[in-house]
Amino acid sequence: MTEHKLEFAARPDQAAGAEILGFRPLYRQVKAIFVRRLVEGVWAPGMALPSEGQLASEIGVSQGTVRKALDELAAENLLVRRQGRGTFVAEHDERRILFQFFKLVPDDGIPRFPDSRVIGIAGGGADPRERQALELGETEPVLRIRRIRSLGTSPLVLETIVLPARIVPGLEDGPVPNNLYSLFATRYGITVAHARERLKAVALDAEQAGHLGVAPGTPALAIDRIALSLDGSPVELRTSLCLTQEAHYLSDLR
Amino acid sequence: MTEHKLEFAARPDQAAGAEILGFRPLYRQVKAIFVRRLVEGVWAPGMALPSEGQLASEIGVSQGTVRKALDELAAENLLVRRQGRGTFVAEHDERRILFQFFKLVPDDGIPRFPDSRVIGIAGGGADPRERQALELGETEPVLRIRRIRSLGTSPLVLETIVLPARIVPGLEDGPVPNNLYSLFATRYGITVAHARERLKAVALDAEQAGHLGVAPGTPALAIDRIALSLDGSPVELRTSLCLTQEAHYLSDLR
DNA sequence: TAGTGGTCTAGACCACACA
DNA sequence: GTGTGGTCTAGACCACTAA
Repeated sequence: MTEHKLEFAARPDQAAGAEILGFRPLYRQVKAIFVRRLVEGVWAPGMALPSEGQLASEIGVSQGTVRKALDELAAENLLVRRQGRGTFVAEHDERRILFQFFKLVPDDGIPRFPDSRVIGIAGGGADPRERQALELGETEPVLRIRRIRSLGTSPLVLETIVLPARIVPGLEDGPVPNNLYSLFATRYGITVAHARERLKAVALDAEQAGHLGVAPGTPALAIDRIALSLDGSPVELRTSLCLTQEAHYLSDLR
Repeated sequence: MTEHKLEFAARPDQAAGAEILGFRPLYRQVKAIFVRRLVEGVWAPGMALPSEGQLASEIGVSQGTVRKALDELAAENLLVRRQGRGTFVAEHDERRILFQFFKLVPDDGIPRFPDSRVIGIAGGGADPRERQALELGETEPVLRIRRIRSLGTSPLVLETIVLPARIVPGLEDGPVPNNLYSLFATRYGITVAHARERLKAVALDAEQAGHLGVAPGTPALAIDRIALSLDGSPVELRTSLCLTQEAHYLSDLR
């Protein structure tokens, strides 16, 4: 079991050692303990957590404090809570990926998970942009995957995925699954927690257009994604060129 | 003061009348009371709310229940809570708009609020797409505003805004402010609570390209936005054509 | 029926802002 | 100092799930 230490005792009136650090609520410290267990794989995807009461007495805080920590993790999609059943570590199943990470939907409005066909996979050196985005060392190699994704019959997305070779050893030796993030979790113990996407409109060059079966110069949506793991370190740089004649990128502003 | 009625008494063991309705937690009912006050303008933007204790005793629930309702509203950006000061109704000031509703940022990464220049404003009939998106009656008129927005010196966005004429009477008679949502709130009592955007990549036609000072056929990001008010009714249909040579659309996936 | 998360309450104390 | 929101606790009961 992961070792843990609280800056504060369970009861505020027994608090000590707060002079140097800024104030950090107890439930945040408890949350940090839980995050560490997720990072270290002590709690693996799909697993049921101990009940709130068990966690509370184990750590030595009240059930309400544990609850607040678990609620925040559930709000961040790292845990799933189900009344009457328990609290579970979130899985990168298709439904979750579709909802959380796949924003390109057909104009008919029904989200679907796209097929994919790998057209290239190779290791190599990183260019400066990749090195910066993935926080790589000076000569650290990367693995590049190129694939074409389609929602129906015709190609829709030309995808270039760049991964630090260090974190996905042996990936190039086997087939690349459609759902890459699920593989990260099961094979490499890496949880993709969130991602930042930058979108631009571009005109396809001849090579890109050829892969997608359209005329050169066709406008396409260029999506640069940086995916971050649980601990905030970059895991993937993915550039997608999307045809948007029959699909669109959906963004909810709240 | 808004009249309110709770389905359940304050204490669960005094509950009654739950047989027909599904279970609805007390704090959700309290939240609904608060939303009504926001919709009706009893609580206006910038106002300080009564303290948690005052609200609790007024409504007849515990402070914790009031807190949970207020927390949800704060999470939805409808209220702003500040420790030591109080709880306030959110305002559509530039900072909030910039953060919540303006996702186009310069490639240097520093968000700025764009200037805008109106190039056309006129009333008229709605086309079927507008009628459907804005949930308009058969012959209900709309107001169309067209403007050009720029972040630095050169034009960046060509914007077409369609509003139900009914909800913005007299808007065409005065100057159109840069920050439209702030005007909605102050002049018409309408709070834009969230929005849904659909993005596509398109090639600009000659007229569009002319306004933006680029060559026809230049790729641009087309953003269709539907803005929804507090009660979920559509308030605005906005189509933006954005040049993305020196800017990008930022989307955070969590 | 037992066990889980979800709701609600009551009370104490802490961090923060402001006069 | 006074008042506000924020944290933490303890205990009771409710809603849901599964055996």
